Amino acid sequence: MSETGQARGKNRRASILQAALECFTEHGIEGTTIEMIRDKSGASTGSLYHHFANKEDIASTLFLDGLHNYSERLLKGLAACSDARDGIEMMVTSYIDWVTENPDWARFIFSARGRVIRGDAAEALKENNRAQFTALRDWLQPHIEQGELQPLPLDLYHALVNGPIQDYCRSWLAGRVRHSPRQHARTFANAAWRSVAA
Amino acid sequence: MSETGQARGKNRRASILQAALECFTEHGIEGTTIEMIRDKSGASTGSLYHHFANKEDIASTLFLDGLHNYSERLLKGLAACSDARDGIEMMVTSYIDWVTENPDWARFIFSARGRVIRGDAAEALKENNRAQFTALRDWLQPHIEQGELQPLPLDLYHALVNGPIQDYCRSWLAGRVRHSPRQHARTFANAAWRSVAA
DNA sequence: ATACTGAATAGAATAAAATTCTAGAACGAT
DNA sequence: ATCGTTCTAGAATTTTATTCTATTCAGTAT
Repeated sequence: MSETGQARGKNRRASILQAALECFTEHGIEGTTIEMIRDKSGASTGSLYHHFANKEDIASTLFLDGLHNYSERLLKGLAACSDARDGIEMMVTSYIDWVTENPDWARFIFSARGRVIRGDAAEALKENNRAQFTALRDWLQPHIEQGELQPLPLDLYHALVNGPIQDYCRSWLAGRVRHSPRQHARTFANAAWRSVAA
Repeated sequence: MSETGQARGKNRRASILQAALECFTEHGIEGTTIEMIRDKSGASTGSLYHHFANKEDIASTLFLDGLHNYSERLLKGLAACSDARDGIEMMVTSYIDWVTENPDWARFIFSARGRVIRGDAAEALKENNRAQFTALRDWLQPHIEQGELQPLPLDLYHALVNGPIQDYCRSWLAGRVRHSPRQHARTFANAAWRSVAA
């Protein structure tokens, strides 16, 4: 997993992010020192601080990149669903897909949100939330008006649809449950639908 | 909110925990320094390190105390419910009650889990999880056999019942949604029941 | 090819924070 | 009153994050 030490420029930056994620996965954010990232990435202290303002900057970059990566998949998938039930179930399955394909990244995102909320990237995070909220609303609205979905406050939709699978994935990533969320995809998709269907 | 500075012994210990929670709430765990806790609690460095091994120890004490406090309420409430639907709904409402009565504590617990999992208190946390899992299983089993609840793997019950309200509370504590979870108690209780009812 | 420019790197120096250590003060039991 | 223990104080040390200065590198115009 370690690095060659001969990266430069863009590569260097990417290798720092990669090394940081590995360190965070292994030791947690708290437990990761700049020195560890420095050594694993093969960068020098100076190079590291040239590419990133500080440790928090590394963490929030990783966090926001992950969020965007997931958002993109979700919104793309959603746009392809005109049927209400398909859309709701797709929210669940695209979540499962992303998490199982990027377990370390997902674990990191779960643990870093609190930090990012306070840090300098807070505004960027809010912006991402706003965008996702808007897209979600635009998709849901017609189905609610059509009477296919319950007329609930929009804030509740995320909780009802994603809450369960999110909780399960969290447990899975922490090693508290054995089975991959994939194995329960149908169960969660059905439950989500039952929770919000009119 | 600050302290007198004349606490001693047990009181000192309690005032350190109290001060730490206030600091964590205001600045996050990361952003809180030992000095801040020292000053707000009125303790000296030595006194602080006499009562706790280190910052992590303070955090995990606060974390486990909170968990026990909540567990106690949940298990007591559950024991009082013989009806399946009452029990499931009680899981949701006792969660809402605890979070709305202890918002700072709850916010802290959300943000600290990742840390505690790695730290020295990891075993104590697992033990708490085991105990809660067992109690939950003992309560659910008869109702499942009775055919009142779906025969799902037990791991899914927590996700399906508590996932949504947990997600909503997280958002509420982070200031992302306006309405108190209390206002949606019925909605969440109903959704929980629909998700697991046979 | 040569010299110039800004990005990138290196590692030492500094600052900030956490933790340890040593000496005493307060307390309770005898 | 004295002894042992718990608790407190604050200075000293260690660890970690960050800044600073000098140097190298890659591309580009001459």
